[in-house]
Amino acid sequence: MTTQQPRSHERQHRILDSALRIFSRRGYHDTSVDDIAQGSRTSKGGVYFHFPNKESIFLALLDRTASRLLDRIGTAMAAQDNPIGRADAALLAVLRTFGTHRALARLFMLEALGAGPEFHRRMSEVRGEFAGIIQSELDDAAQQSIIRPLDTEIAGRAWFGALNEVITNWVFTGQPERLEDAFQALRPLLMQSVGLDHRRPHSPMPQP
Amino acid sequence: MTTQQPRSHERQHRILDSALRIFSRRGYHDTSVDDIAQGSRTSKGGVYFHFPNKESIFLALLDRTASRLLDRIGTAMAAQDNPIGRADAALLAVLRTFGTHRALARLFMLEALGAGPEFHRRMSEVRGEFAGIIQSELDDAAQQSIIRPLDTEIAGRAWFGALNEVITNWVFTGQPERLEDAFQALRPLLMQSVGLDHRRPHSPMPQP
Amino acid sequence: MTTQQPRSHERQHRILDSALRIFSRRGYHDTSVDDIAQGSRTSKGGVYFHFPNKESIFLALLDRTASRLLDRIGTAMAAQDNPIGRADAALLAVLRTFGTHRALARLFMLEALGAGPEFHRRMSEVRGEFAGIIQSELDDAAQQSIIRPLDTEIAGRAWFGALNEVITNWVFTGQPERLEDAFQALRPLLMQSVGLDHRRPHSPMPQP
Amino acid sequence: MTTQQPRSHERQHRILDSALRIFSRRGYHDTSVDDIAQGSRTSKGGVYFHFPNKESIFLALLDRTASRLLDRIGTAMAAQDNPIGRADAALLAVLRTFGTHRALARLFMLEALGAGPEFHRRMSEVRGEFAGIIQSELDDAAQQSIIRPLDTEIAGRAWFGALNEVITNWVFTGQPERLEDAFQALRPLLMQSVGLDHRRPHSPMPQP
DNA sequence: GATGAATGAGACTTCATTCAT
DNA sequence: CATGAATGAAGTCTCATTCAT
Repeated sequence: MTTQQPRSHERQHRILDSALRIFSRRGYHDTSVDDIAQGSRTSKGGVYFHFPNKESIFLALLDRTASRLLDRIGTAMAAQDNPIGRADAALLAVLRTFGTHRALARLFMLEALGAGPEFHRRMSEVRGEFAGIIQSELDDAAQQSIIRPLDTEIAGRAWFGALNEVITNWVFTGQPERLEDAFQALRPLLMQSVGLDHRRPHSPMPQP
Repeated sequence: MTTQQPRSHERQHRILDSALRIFSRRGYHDTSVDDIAQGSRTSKGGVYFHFPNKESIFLALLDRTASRLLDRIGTAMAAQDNPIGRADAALLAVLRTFGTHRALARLFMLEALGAGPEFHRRMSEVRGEFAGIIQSELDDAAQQSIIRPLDTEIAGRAWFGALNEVITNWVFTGQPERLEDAFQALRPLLMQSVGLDHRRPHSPMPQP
Repeated sequence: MTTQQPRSHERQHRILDSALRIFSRRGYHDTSVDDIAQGSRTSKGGVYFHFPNKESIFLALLDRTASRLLDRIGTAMAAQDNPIGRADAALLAVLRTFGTHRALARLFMLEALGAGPEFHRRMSEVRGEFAGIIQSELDDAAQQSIIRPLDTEIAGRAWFGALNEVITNWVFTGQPERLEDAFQALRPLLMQSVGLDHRRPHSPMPQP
Repeated sequence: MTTQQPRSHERQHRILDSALRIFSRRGYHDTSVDDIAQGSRTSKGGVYFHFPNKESIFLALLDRTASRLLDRIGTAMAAQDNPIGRADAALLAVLRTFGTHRALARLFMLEALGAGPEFHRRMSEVRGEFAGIIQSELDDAAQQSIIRPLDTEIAGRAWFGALNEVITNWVFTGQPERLEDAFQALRPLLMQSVGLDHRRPHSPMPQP
């Protein structure tokens, strides 16, 4: 009894790991359930025992990744004591996570959009959630008069979009070598965009 | 012979129009060649007479759209006499074009990614091209001392990314009603991000 | 144009013929669409071009058979000038048709019931139709005072059921050698059941 | 050990009851072993401990039902002192049994045929057995000169067929409300079919 | 040139059966 | 004895592509 739970979970994890690997390499449609099964040392039926269909595997993967990412972001933000520092930390957390997990980045940035209309709603939510985190911190910053009032919704989306593009480009081209390096150039732009002088630390830089 | 060229072209256009309509509505994989044929009052065989395969239809669509977009951008930029004005005009041209052709936006922002890895390379190029336009203007602006020196490659990508996200969100949610309205909020952010005071016209900074 | 219609129809017929052969031999569920395709010198896709799914093939077969049978019954009945003669002729027509087409009999008597709940409704209709024909003639006979009044609905079903069982048994066992022979024994029973003296021809025996 | 026998039997019964319920509702092929297992508060493995395979469950059900039915028929017949009365009692017993167990009727009349060719042999036997019972009584009746000599095999089948059709129709349509009511109309037909006046009790005919 | 019937590889999914725990 | 995870064969159906007419 106690041994079967871990067993079952382990198999599920193996399937998801295999799915991540293959989905991110070949895309949603060019990946067959058979491929996933073989990649997780299971049979097709085994996969279908744990997941009702192919779509649910992809969604599970998306959810798993999103929640892990949100966890990391949360942790990174918790170590900061001001809104700008927190927004800053969030960006860096995303960059670092994807920077060390390119397959994850590929899944999120490319394949999740391409997986077809049924995934669009979900991805729209996810994107909104991330943009919302930044928006929320910018709202706080404005309220505390750290920055001037502005349309924080657009700002949140713009920040997220800028980050997104940098990551996507890295996924495509592999440039820059270390994704995190892009932060050095991107950070001042974002700070200035909301009227902050990036040379004077309004917030301590997050220590790596 | 001379009469058939236009005929043939007209047929091609009908096919591409039909393809755009259906691809953007249902995505690449959920669109069958039969659907496209029926939508263009032709037969499957007719489609295959004009295009060697399904993939090439999608690529032709992408190319046609990209070049039209670049044309508009070029025209809009030509009317400006300074780099920042040109970059500005480019952004607005993109927003306006997609704002009046949501299907096109959807195709570019979402479905082009979903069409599979073989399209990723092409999309990477397209994205780079757009980001490159902005980068180029920012380079000019820096050279003319309108803005302080900065990493214009990242800046170009960041601007493009911000724009991209705003458009994508509009495709997903339909917000804001008029896509162009987003520009009012986005523009100051982008300007400030490169150190420009968005309230004053963009002329060379007074040298200290 | 004129040649394609026959072509298409011919292929459809080949598919139905193949389907009849295999369905009646192996039953609905043990017959795969691939089997039918091979049996009609076509490909699986070819079958699916003409029929939307497996079920529709079976239904088409049922309909084709039912209407042919009804045609023969109609013709046989038309040659008679009194209700009992017509009922008589109907029974014989059924017996003769199935007697020379055992596969058809098998399909109707066994497989159509076994093909699953979705076919039950249809078969219920078909059975009702046949029983109804007899009922209708018995009604006429009663009205013309050829027979005494009785519950013709039950009588119709009883006649049909008796016939049905004789045929089904023949399908199972091959007894009697010539199915039509069973009519010699069955006929007096049915006639007497509605109060007719079978030895005095109330109606001319249908001539073969 | 001695306690497990009843246990084991109880489990078997639960499985068969569950199987009857689901088979009769959804048909043989649309019922999965998992369904049966869940319906009998067991696991799939539990079912396979008691039955070697799905087919055997169905056969066991058929056998159980057939023998119960034959028991009832036997009991009903034993209370009669003449062949016609016995045949009469047999018919009524069948009608009553199925009339109060529609699931059983459905299983026997419809699903048993749909279970595939392998069940046809068995069903052929069962049908023959029932028809044989009637035939046997008719033989006796003829021997005792209660009825005139006739082809009792066909007569047996005809009676069985008529009964069968009435039941099947009831299974399909639910008409008549009380299956037993059909007997009032059917009985005279069957009696007259073998030359009996259904209004007078069945005693040996006066010899001329 | 156009048509649409035909092909056939391959996708997803189901489920009877087995077997380690 | 019971459980339920795992297997894998088989089935239905789709669709890009070809080609005879």
